[in-house]
Amino acid sequence: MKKGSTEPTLLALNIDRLMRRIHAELQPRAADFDHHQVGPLGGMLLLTIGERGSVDIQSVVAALGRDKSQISRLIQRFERKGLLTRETSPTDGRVSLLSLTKSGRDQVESIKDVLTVIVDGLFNGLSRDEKAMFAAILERVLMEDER
Amino acid sequence: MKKGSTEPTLLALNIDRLMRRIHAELQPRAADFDHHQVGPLGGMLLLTIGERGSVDIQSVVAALGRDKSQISRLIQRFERKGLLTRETSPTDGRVSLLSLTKSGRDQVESIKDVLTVIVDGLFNGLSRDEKAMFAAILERVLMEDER
DNA sequence: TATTGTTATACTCTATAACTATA
DNA sequence: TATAGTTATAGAGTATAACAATA
Repeated sequence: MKKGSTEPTLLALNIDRLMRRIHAELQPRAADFDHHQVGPLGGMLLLTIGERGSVDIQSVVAALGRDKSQISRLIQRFERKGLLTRETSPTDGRVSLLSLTKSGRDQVESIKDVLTVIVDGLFNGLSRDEKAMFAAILERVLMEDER
Repeated sequence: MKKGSTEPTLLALNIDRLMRRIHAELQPRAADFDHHQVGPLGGMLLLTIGERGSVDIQSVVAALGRDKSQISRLIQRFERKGLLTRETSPTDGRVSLLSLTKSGRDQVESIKDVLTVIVDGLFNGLSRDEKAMFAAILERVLMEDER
């Protein structure tokens, strides 16, 4: 396989470009699946909560890499929209635990369906092994950086 | 090597997370290198112009995957700041050709220095081959999608 | 004292559409 | 008629700091 340039600046630009490709394909289809006007970040927030069942806000904030104030406001908006509920943790009164409602889970499913088509399309030219390798390296970089 | 999950939704979330890690490390150091207050997108714009020498706006817009109106305004701001110049193409009066000034090139160098440290740090745990493979797959995905 | 989450604020980024000018 | 780039505008995303409540 031809080797790619590991020049760090180009690598950073290319990671951004890939993310933008995904957004650029999601955007025009928003009317079809974004029934609650959650937006791109909101979608990722719901996806992240859905992945984990019942989570505290701090974990979601860490997973998304955004500021807690930003996530806090999104959560309030989504609570008002009936996409999620929260309850105070029984063991720590400072902590709110989030769960998706039926409506929230439905929204997550619509997003996943569209995202699957888009991502599969983008990675179409890769073999199964190459996809697995790319995904594995990505996971390792993220995990190692967490420590 | 352990295989990564190729579940498309997780892949998309992870690509976003990686981009956010880079931004999160750049942000607090902005005062040290962002002397002209160009911001993250502005930095990528300058990097993209620097990569190519003399470019028309449309190429830059395509490379960054943003809307042309957004890039148009940034370019005007940077022209006023003396970071770049533009001249009308001799062969097509509609086209503006962009070039960095000395000040713009210096700004690009500062950004590259910081970005190199951050990206190298993130990919630290990978072997040279793994880095090259990751970069190559990324380039292929972006290229194949262009057609 | 430290941590969880909220509020306020200022700024940057994004999408859309309507526009001017050149081709 | 089509393309390159601009302007206007509304909305979404971001960082920071100061804050209240709980630990």
